[in-house]
Amino acid sequence: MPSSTPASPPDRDAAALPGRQREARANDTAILVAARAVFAAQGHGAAMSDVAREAGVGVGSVYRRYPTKEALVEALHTHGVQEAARLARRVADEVAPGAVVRFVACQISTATGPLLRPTGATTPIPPDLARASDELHEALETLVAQDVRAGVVPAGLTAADVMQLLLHLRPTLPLPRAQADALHLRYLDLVDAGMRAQASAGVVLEGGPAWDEWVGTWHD
Amino acid sequence: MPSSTPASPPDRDAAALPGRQREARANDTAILVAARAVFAAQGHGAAMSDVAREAGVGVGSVYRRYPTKEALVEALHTHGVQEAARLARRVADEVAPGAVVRFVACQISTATGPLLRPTGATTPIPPDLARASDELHEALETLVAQDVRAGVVPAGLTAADVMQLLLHLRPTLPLPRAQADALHLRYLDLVDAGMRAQASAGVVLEGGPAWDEWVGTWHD
DNA sequence: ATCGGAACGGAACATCCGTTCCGATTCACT
DNA sequence: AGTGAATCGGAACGGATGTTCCGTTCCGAT
Repeated sequence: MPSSTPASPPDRDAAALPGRQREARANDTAILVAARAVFAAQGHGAAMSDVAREAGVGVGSVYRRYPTKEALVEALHTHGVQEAARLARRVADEVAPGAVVRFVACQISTATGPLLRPTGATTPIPPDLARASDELHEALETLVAQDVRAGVVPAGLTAADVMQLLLHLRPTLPLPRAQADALHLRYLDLVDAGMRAQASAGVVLEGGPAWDEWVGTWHD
Repeated sequence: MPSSTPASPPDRDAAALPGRQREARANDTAILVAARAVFAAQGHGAAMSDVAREAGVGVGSVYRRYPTKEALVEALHTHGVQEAARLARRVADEVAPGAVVRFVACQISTATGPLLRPTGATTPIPPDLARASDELHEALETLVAQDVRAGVVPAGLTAADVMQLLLHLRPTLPLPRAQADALHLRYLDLVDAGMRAQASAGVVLEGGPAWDEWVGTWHD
């Protein structure tokens, strides 16, 4: 019995686990991957049975991991925010002008479908998500501060503005991926030009959205 | 009997119609208005019974006008495109620099909720919509041409780009209307600055989206 | 005043989907 | 091998929602 490790959340690497639990763990990630794909393709309205089929398991197995559909969506959401936070941190570490735009561009070409939470999800924000959100927030602040100093984005730009940008540049059209990406990059160029213009004109933005508005209020 | 006028689509003004049909017509617009309000508030997932209740009629009456929910949504969509076309035409007639941004700004503060078609609506595009779309297209081209001449938007900008802009500036957050509008205007400023910068830098955009991509491919 | 039919409202129906439940299956341990 | 517990898959349940159907209401013509 694994009473030696008191880690209540079973530790990361599932490589070596008592036989049966490995399968469970494998199923777990399979479900996550499948859910991401299905929800990306069909939106959050997709049926749980579709997710189960895509993952090659029964619906029962899905519900064993995630007590409800909303929980599954939320897990996906948290995961997405964590990834975004990692990316932001990495870009911030490069310390080069244009970090904001670079982050957004990367995020666009990376993020698979909607990592957002459906409206009306009034569930209290789970700790994991809150933590990931904080990390993302901090990393974005760094990013923005760097670019403000570099003079490529106007002062007063907030981390929430960047999220807004990201939301707007999310695939919203049933277009082939490549085409959608091209559109978004074209659009991002525009915004980049705008931010640089405002920055060099000495514009100071005001009344930007607050970060707190963003946590847990996304939808698709 | 009204056999004198062969107009198969009963003419516009419903003011004077044989008694009972007036009520029908009144109900018809009531349904449209109600549907717009309900769908705007709850998204296209709202129940038909809600629309009926909001309109103060029974579900049966809704289904008499619109054989299916999709038909109702489509009617709304067509209506929205028609309004957008009218607005675009009006702005174009003013012939003043900044027409594109002005159009988008107006459209943002005007358009109530989603006037877009749900994904996967594979129904053939109805003639009304096709016509409205053509009118919108033409008006936007005029708008863009004016602004390109005025040097406030870069050459190569297409009518479809403007639609893209519009789509991005659509309310996507469950924020109070005023707040959302403020955000969008802030964002529009950015894009405006970007377009002006690109224009005066002599940038010529390429590979813009084609208009045809846009007709009938919107969703919410 | 009476009649016919157009329009109405809402109960009833069918379907879809989230969720629950349970018998079958599989693995660890003896 | 045999046993038991954990896990699995999917049928069954319940609620919500799109759609149909029909008895009722109301207006205009006779």
